[in-house]
Amino acid sequence: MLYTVKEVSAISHVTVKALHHYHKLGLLVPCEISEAGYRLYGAKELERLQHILFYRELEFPLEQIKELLEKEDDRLTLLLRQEQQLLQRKQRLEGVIATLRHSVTSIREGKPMNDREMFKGFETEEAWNEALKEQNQHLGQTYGMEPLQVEEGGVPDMNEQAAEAAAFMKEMADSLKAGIRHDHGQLQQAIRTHLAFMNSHGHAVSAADFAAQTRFFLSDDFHRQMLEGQQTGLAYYLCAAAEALAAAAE
Amino acid sequence: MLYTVKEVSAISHVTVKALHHYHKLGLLVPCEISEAGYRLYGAKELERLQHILFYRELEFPLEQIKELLEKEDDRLTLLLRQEQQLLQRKQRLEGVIATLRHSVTSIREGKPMNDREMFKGFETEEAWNEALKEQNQHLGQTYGMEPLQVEEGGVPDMNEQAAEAAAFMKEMADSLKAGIRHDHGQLQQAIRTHLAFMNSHGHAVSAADFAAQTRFFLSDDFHRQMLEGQQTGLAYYLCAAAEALAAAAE
DNA sequence: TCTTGACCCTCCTCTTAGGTCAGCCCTTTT
DNA sequence: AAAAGGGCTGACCTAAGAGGAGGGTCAAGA
Repeated sequence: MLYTVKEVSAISHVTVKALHHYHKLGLLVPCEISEAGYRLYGAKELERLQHILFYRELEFPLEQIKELLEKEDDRLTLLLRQEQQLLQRKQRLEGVIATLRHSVTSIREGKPMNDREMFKGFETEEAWNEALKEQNQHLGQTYGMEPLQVEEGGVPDMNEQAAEAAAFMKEMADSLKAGIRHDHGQLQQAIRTHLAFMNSHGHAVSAADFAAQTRFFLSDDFHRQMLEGQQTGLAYYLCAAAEALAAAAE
Repeated sequence: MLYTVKEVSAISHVTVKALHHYHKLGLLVPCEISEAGYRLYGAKELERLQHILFYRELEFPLEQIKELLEKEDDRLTLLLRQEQQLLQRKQRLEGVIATLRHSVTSIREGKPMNDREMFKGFETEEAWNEALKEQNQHLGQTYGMEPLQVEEGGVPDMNEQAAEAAAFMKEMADSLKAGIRHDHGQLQQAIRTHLAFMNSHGHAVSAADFAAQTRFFLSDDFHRQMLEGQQTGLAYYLCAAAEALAAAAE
């Protein structure tokens, strides 16, 4: 008994288009093509389709399903890897849902949802490590003796600065982890951008000032530990980079 | 202070490409375009970008983010809806992960993973109910009213199906004797597994189809007596259970 | 002033897993 | 013989950008 696309579709609840698609990908090839060009599937193909659907349900990409069906050696490996990925996604989803709930209650209570709340949700996520969280609170002190005092611009401006500082630090940490030289142009540019931002927010910080500040961080336990807590070596990397910039700017 | 795309990218960790994209969508429009056509963003745009990123992290599609930022009336509605969607996705993910685990242990123990196991994972999912409904009504007529009859497919296949059907019926009979409610989750799951098995063997049976079939059994002497011969009340119990499933699936 | 390198622009194609026509061919039924 | 209901290919569409080609712009050093 051979089945046409429509029939296979009805049996398996896969659309005709999907069958075409699987054929084109070589994932499910009809056992026979009629004279008129019709796709005809047999029992073996139906069985294969069931397996495809099984893996599809596990959210495997079609290309990987092909591999899974072809060579069953890696099957276990792939399954385990997939499990890890799905677990990560689940973790992430849970974090996002928590944030969402928070936002909902905030709105319900009439709070307009300010930026600090907005970014609370990111703490659990990869983009904003826990390390960043504390830093966000202390970064104001990090930059100058009293930059947290908002002279003008108001609260939103302050939050913007905290966000920028956090983002900057993350970039530095990432560069460090990526093995980028402390005097690499890209990194130097990042610092310049950061300084420009600071300057645009009422904090006059020259390259030399910044270098002095980072040297201070090395000797100050609180600041150093904060930076090192985020990424081992970050305090030193930052200082080297700042000094390189100051030397170049000088 | 105005920022170029690169600078905004560095501050916000959004790629330049994404900024282009947001511009094209009208989601984030630069406050100024330089003479040379450069995009220039101000503080207000940076702030808006933060909000965009917030919602993006919540997995809102960009189009909806636009609405969210434009009119804050529906904000709560949209947040709640989004929460529901994410919760569903989480549920689904959990089911899939469980299935995955099951497959992994099956393979570890050397079992070749048979179809029944394969489809256990699908029981909880909506995919297995919704789409089937209408199409199968039609199919019941098209492919005969009695999918239990093996038209062809070979003897081993037939034996397997007969074995599965017998096992299923025994489980139903046992449940009946054990006093398990017809709408108990465990029982419903057993039926779903059975249907999944049927489907994997070329017999399209939706929950509604199955319910119709069991009703038919009640009126057909041959079938009813067969069931009642196995266990008194089984035909009725089966019908009640099937109808409960169909109602739930609907 | 010229060149170099880092930016910037637009436009094009590519990705997943198919969905949705449009236009034409095949099979079955009336 | 014609109508209905398949089937086929092929082109274009989706979300959220990534990657690259080809070309313009800006600042710095020689």
